[in-house]
Amino acid sequence: MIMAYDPGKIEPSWQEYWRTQNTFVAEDGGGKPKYYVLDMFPYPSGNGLHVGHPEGYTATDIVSRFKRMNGFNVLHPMGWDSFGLPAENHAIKTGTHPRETTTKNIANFKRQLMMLGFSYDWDREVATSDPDYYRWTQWIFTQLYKQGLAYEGEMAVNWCPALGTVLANEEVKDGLSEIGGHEVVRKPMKQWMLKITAYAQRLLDDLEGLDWPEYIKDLQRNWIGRSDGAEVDFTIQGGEGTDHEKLRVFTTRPDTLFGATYMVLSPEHPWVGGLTTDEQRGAVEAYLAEAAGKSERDRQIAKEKTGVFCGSFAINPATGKPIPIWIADYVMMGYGTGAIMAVPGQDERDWEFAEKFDLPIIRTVQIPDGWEGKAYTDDGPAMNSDFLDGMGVAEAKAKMTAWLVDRGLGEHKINFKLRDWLFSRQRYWGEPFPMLKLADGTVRIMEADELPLILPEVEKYEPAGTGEGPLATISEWMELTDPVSGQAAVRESNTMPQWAGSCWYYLRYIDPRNDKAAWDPEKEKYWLPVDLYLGGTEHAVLHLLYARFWHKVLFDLGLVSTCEPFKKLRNQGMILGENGEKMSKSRGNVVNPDDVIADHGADSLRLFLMFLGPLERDKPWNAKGIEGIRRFLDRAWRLFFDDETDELLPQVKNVEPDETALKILHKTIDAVTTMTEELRFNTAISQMMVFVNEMSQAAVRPRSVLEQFVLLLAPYAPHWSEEVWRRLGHQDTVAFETWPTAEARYLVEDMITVVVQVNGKVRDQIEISADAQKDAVLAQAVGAEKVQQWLKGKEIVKQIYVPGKLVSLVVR
RNA sequence: GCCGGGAUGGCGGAAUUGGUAGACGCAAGGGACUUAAAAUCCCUCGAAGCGUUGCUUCGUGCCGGUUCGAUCCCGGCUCCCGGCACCA
Repeated sequence: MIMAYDPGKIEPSWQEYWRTQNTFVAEDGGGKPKYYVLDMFPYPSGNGLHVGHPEGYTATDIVSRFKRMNGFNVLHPMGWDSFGLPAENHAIKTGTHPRETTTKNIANFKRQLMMLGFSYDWDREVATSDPDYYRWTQWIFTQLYKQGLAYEGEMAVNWCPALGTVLANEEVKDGLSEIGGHEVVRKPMKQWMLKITAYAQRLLDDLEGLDWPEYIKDLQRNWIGRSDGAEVDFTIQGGEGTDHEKLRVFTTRPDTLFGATYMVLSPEHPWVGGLTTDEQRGAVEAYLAEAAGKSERDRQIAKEKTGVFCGSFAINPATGKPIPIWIADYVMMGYGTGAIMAVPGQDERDWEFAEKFDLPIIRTVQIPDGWEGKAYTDDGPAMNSDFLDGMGVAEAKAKMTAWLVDRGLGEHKINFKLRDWLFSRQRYWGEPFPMLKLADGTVRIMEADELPLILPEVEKYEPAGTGEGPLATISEWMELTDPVSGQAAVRESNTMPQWAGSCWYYLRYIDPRNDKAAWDPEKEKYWLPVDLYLGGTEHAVLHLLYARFWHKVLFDLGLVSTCEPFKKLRNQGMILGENGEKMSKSRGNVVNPDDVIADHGADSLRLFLMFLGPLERDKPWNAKGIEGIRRFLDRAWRLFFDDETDELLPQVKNVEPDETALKILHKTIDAVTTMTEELRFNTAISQMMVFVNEMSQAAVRPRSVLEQFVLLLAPYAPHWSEEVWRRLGHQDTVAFETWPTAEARYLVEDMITVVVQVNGKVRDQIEISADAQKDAVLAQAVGAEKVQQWLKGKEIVKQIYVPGKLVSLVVR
């Protein structure tokens, strides 16, 4: 009978061991330094895991195990982002309560994660849809409310008729809903908003100190979109005494004011009616009707600029000349003041509009020689601009801003693209808002001891259709008498978006069973910040910006001790299908981890996912490739054990290791240590393969050397390592063994191969002793037989020696 | 259009304070063992050429530059991926 490495047998038993021994339960405190390793928790979908999930989870698991072996107290939790649309859509279709679906899916996800041997502290598991959890989500909302950071506003929102809900700007892509790709229209509705804009500058500034990928920081910077400029007042001709005397615009180019030849109002601008003259009223109304009928998508794909003259004029404060006021939908109400001064000479959009409607164009920045474009937006000396002439853009901006401020015509102004966060959804499966709208028109926010406000049972999960969610249909829940004020009251029928629960789950993990507070401040001080946070790029702006915002609010309230939650962030790439395309059911290229584990075991899957390529890159799956990894584990096993007898091989001996064995061992320790620290798991595994290849050749395998290797492999293939460790006679888990140290003296070679180049081409190699001096090496290089052939009849004009690397001879 | 990132054998990928390009794995080919196959082990494996145990030339998307020497630095392109997109 063949007794070879059998993951199907050893893996479940070690998982059982870790579970019953509470191996990975984290202590809150103690003498060791702490290390908090966090995965972006999953939405437990009905499809279960696909191989993409374990990629990131394996990476963090390796780090967690590596840190434990390096003496850290590691917090490595897992939980569920369990509110959300798919379970609700399933409920609409089948009538199954989302709670039921979610519970079932969580069980399946957890089973699959368990099978991968991750070292999570499952005692800290949380689910955002659990009342014990969302109680505190609601509580944090009340804190935001009390800070004036939550408000109800009537505003144009992204209404998605197909989904029956409004969406945040972040959830709309190309005018379509990110989920499902449905049409989205702008519609004014009363909605709860969170004032994330109040934190725009800090969200921008604090990116600086974070160890995050630069491109993620850039995405956030662009999203926040700070721009420096000025607000300028334009006097309306004939506006004296009315409520629209001065029209205020925002511009980033105050230096071009002399070139402002017309103005544009957004169609939604409140002054449109007041500024429209009787002659123009018909045309304007027709235009407004047309603009209102456009969906977001229409508006974005429209190639030609449209607009209409409103009949009124404003005075350009720099030139004193009247300029016409137009209405056009290329100006957005949501940014700046919803009105602009148009400077066609220096703005491509304005140029296009001016050309189409035959409006004057004045260049106020000199164009460079040979300029063939239209609007010129780059730097250059000012012209046609009176006191600004000759100045560069930066100087002219400053000068003009000062000039405006002096005369009371405007002021310096910073604008952000970031908008307030639309925080309500017309959905059932989310956190109810902890508030009562009282008969006297006031709002009473619920206190901590009244929470959680439990999500009521409902008969139908469909949105009410009126723009209200399903909760609106349960009058016995909606309507009540407020026990505090005694007034009649109604609840809020909206629920919070899925992002709410994920905004603070990393905080709940540090104290998950606390029923007196969301977390204990002492524990928070101990565990935070998160030392390593790993997840997909898709959350670069949404989740990561929202969570940073909440964290800063909590910081200002003294509830957390750091101003940023996630010190170091890394993104894992996607695992693509074998055909190089994104994995999806419809493409039929989905790989199920259950199958892979059944064939080759979790350790092979873990190793292979890491071996595929750099963590952050997208990589295609390869069914043959995992067989190669399996072979590696088989061979590593056979370094120790006889497949026939299951006994330790006679080659494995308790002997003093020789120089060769020590060299390969320490080289491997050195490489695996640094590469694991740098999350370069693919190359760490390569080095372990090299070790196994070399040791397989060795007639004698010193036991001490092999044992060190088992430790190196332990974070990567934990079941394999536990089993081998135990069979080598150790009683304890390998999880807390001390990580091996590379000894420098085994990393240096006595004899070094040095390359000899002649005129930049490699011509020979010479062996030198490690301590050979420059002159000796050069002499040996010049004397080498093959080199001599290339030196024949030539004169050496330059000799370069890179110590230990190469000799370069330049000849003529 | 703007902002990122990327391009290396048949494939996934190694190698950067500028120093032997192709580690490691997959695939492929050959051999050993076997009645046979699987498994295992050994060998070959960027391209072309030649006087073929070896040597030469070319070769890291394209074109140039710096350098004794460039996958790496600089300038100019092409293509692919991601993000943003009338944000004044």
